[in-house]
Amino acid sequence: MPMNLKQLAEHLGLSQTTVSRALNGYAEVSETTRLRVQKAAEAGNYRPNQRALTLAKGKAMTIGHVIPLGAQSEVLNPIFSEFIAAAGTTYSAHGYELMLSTTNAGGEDNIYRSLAATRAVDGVLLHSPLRDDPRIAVVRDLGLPFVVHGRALNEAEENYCWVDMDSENAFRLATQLLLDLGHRRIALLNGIETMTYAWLRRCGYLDALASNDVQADDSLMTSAELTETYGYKTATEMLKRKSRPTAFLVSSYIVALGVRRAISQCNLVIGKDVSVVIHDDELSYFDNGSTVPQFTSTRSSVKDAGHLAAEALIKLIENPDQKPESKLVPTHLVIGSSTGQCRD
Amino acid sequence: MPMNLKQLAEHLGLSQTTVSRALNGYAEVSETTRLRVQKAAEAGNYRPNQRALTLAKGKAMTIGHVIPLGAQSEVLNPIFSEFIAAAGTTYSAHGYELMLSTTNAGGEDNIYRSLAATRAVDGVLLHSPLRDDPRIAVVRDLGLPFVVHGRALNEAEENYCWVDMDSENAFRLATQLLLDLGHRRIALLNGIETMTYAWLRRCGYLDALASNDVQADDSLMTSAELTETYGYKTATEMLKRKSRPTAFLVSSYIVALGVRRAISQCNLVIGKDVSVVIHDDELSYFDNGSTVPQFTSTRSSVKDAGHLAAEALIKLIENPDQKPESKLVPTHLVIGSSTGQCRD
DNA sequence: TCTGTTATCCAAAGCGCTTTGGATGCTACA
DNA sequence: TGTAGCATCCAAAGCGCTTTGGATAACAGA
Repeated sequence: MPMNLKQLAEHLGLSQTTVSRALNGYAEVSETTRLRVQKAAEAGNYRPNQRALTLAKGKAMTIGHVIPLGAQSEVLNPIFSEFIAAAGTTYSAHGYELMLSTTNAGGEDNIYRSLAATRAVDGVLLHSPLRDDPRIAVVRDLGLPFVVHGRALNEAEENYCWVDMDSENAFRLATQLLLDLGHRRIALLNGIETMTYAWLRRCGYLDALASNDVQADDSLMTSAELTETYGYKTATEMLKRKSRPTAFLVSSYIVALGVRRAISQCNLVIGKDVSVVIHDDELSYFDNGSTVPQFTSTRSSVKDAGHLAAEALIKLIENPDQKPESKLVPTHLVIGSSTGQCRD
Repeated sequence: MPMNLKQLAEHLGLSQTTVSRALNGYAEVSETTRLRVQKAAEAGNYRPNQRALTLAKGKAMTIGHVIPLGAQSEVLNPIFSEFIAAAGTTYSAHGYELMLSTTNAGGEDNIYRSLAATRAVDGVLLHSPLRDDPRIAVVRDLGLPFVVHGRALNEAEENYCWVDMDSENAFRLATQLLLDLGHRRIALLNGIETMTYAWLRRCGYLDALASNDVQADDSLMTSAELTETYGYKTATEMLKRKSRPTAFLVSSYIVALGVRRAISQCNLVIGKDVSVVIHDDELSYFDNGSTVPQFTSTRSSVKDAGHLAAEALIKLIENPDQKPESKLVPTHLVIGSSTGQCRD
């Protein structure tokens, strides 16, 4: 039962107009009145009703995130929470709220349609784009401002706003590093390659191999959901081969933990007998170490991406006809203790 | 530019009242009219404006989740995303939206106050309660319906609504299992013990030791943020001792990965030389294996908790004077390959 | 023929805010 | 004295919906 504008106005013996203007910093109010109003508002703990305010202003002051469950993958992307936390912080700094929707496989279109029709949000942020992603066309047709975290390859990059890390170059550099250390049989443990980021990583990997005249070996490239078990099983199998890989390029920290388990179970030493390079999203609960990283890695902060994407979306919302300000976040290679000269 | 009720009504040559009633299933409308209205609504892709609707109804149809960042801990709790995804699914099944707010250390009170004053939400869900948690008193005083995921020990359990797993019994059983296997030096790698769940786990552990006349050893009990590094460092140090622990009771899967690294680095075999029991939140991206679990564990599904908590909160919102329907979710012990008879 | 029901529909108020388009009183200037 | 200009304030409309309290017509019963 917080008080409303009408009550506050009556209490002050003023009109709603004047009270509203006083609180919103308009000039048509004398400074003495403004002060009196502000005092009373504070004392009465008055805050404008969100829904009335947004109705009157015609803006929801809310941004939507839709997470598909059990769709492409049963696994809830572990970077969601970190990304969303960062984006959310930026939203509230600008007065926006964050609305989270979940949906089943394929239900995304309906959610976006519903968000647009009910005017529940001013814009949306798209997660985990596929190489061939239908969502972008959907939200564009709905006239809903949007930013993509990542890229889709079925749309021209300049035609929509995205924030992505440079996956391709990251894995090109990582592969080059391993090649420079003398490695030739380099395994790639990738994410699911219908997703753009995984596809681009593979491209970077293949590109580096090609530039160095190293033949790519299909039996060294796998792709699956990023779990510890995936890393363990895959690495175990590969290490049993006659000509086993001397290095692993791994798409996430958690998968690398499985790879490391496999390596030590084979009585091999990581960083000596076998090298490992990972991609490190710098998730707060996956601590790769800061001074001496466990794993040599290509680093890119998901948190930073979250902030950037949120900023971009807000700009787009508040300035609809501006050009999309996409951002390719650079990734940098950080040398840890998991890589070394090839001993083969 | 979706159409609104007025336009739809004009288009149909009906009043807004009739159209509204037709769409909302009231009896005062002839079936023929209702059908005509529904057809037109569908064709025109009409959906009531969320903000106008909630303003008129006096209900936000929204539930708030507040996640504190960099407060007690820098680490974003990895179970958030899974819990929120589950809760969100339940919300939308009941027509509610999920609003996510982030805040800095200590800013939570203000967020709750603001949510209540602006009538932005109909209720809130509290995460990660501390043993001595001030938030419950805050939201109760605000008159905001709420459910806690977990419990606080400074409030009588029957005085508020919570959904929690039985941490104490889980760790009591796990400890008993290890004791039954002959282990006496059982290390506890716990979470931060200002949080209730961690505290209760410790209680269960101590209780089992006491019941079996085993002296608790302070040097075997640690508590920290749940990272792989924490597990590795702690276990490494403990395994170097003259009388090293023969078993580890570990609060999370990710920490256990670090423990396992330490064990294998000492050339010990997990499940033979050293036993490990973990708590398994059944997070989708931490795959402990279903047929043959890697780790013996106390299991409790965070997803289930999310659904239950959401159901409870909605009931509370829609039926304000009902008694809180708290739920203690049982945890069960699942034997994996990480435990065995003590060999000392 | 008149009244009471029932089935349909509608005008208008209300939700709590912003914003448009004045109204009022005072000072200043000719 | 008359009027232009300025500083303050307010009544009322509007945002898009629900809901209250009738209105109207058709029909049946007396």
